[in-house]
Amino acid sequence: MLSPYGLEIVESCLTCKLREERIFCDLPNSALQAFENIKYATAYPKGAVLFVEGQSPRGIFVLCKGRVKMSICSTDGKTLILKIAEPGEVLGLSATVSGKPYELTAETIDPCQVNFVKREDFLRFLKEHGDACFRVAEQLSEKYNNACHEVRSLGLSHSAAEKLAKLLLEWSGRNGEAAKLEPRLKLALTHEEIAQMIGTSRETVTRLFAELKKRQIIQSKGSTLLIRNKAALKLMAGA
Amino acid sequence: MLSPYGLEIVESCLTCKLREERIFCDLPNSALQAFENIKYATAYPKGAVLFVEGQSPRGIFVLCKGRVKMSICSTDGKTLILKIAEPGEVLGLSATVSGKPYELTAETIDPCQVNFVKREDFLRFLKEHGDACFRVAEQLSEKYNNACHEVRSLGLSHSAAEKLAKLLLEWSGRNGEAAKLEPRLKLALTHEEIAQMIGTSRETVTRLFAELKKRQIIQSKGSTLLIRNKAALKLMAGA
DNA sequence: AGCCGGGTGTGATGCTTATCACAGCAGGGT
DNA sequence: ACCCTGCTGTGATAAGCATCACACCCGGCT
Repeated sequence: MLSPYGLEIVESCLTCKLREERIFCDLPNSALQAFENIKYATAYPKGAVLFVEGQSPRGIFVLCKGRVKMSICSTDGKTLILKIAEPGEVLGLSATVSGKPYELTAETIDPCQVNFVKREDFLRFLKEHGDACFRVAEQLSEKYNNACHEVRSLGLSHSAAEKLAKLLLEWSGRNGEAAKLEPRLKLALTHEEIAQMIGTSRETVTRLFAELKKRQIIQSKGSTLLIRNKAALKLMAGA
Repeated sequence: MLSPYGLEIVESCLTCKLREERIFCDLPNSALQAFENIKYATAYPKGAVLFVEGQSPRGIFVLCKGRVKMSICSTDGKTLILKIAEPGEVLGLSATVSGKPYELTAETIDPCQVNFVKREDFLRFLKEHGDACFRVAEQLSEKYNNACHEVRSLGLSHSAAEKLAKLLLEWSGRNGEAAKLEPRLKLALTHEEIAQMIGTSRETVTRLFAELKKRQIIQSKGSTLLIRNKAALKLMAGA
């Protein structure tokens, strides 16, 4: 089946081949069947907004395909990107559980497939399926962990250079794909967005990249970034 | 019964009168009985360290009495206080659920009564009591929410003044006790600690307080702080 | 009394970084 | 070929804050 945005939709969770590698999705059969009955499989184009910070929670969004930008935004328009969510993550989970407003804004940056579940349905589902409830706790722990890292990076860094170095190392570690010594990674974000991830200005990011290139620490062709001196980066990231 | 540190210990959760106001503790009877069997009631003096960031999780600490300082710390000794935990909170929860290292350090700032539960016992307890599991999810949501606020404050503020104003407003709101117009609150922390809460230096905090007093926005006698111009504070906190 | 130690006030200095202001430089559309 | 529009590079300027270096104050101790 083909969706409006050129995505091949995985119609049913029961037959989803990716299920097992995903912390939330890999449920026992009975729970999965119940989940199947309350979820709505949907698709979004790039740039769609799933929910906005401050809205009262309509429900959860299980990300099946594509990436979603999770951000907060100040009254004066400044934006901070907390993370780029990957497939398998459950978005809007904590707000849906607690009933408090969504604390983040979720915006797709790829065409995405998403399973939406209404809040009431989801809460009922959790009451009836203790094992799913535990998965939720795990997901929330993960998110909390993530937020703590963000706090650490924002609160304990002395300079923007330090934060950028941390970010690059994290990315290179994530894409893990061997190349321990000289990892290469796709730069899928603009300088502006990177700035929003580390809480600094676009110009500063540009200048930092320029300096890193001059010092032969990184090297770029097209949108690919090659880390030539991981040790130096680690040093910059603060010992 | 009297504990080593002058605390009157509440021996059993079953008879604890404070239970109902607490998000985690107010469990159905069967779960509570089970919890009772696996918990260890303990007491700590002021300044005790419950766990340290990076340790692998031994279990959870349910705070019954007293306050606990939750912080992270950088390699160069800089400390950031994320929050002061109050009775009813479950500390070390996300690490215990996920199995990843504690992400924070917990240090008592009062004599404290704490119920400790070993990780294996707690996980088993969760598997067997779906309702408790849901409480855990709620607690984690709460914590996540908190962390998001911290991120917002650290990442989206333009100045230390803004962050201090936000903190004071939050405190005055917390202690709620009427006095809408001119809240007064006990300043239980040193300038150093306040600095660590908003990620700035001790001197900056001192200077900011001096300026707030000069501008008649606050006023202090002893350790009591009186907010004389809440509107001005709100303005400083960023619209 | 005197002495300590932890917390608090305050100045001088320099670094980091935001901000403004442009100038190039793609790539896509017509 | 043209013009947009969105991204990237770079300089000048100034604000904000960390840091160092003291002086001061007050409660507790001997």
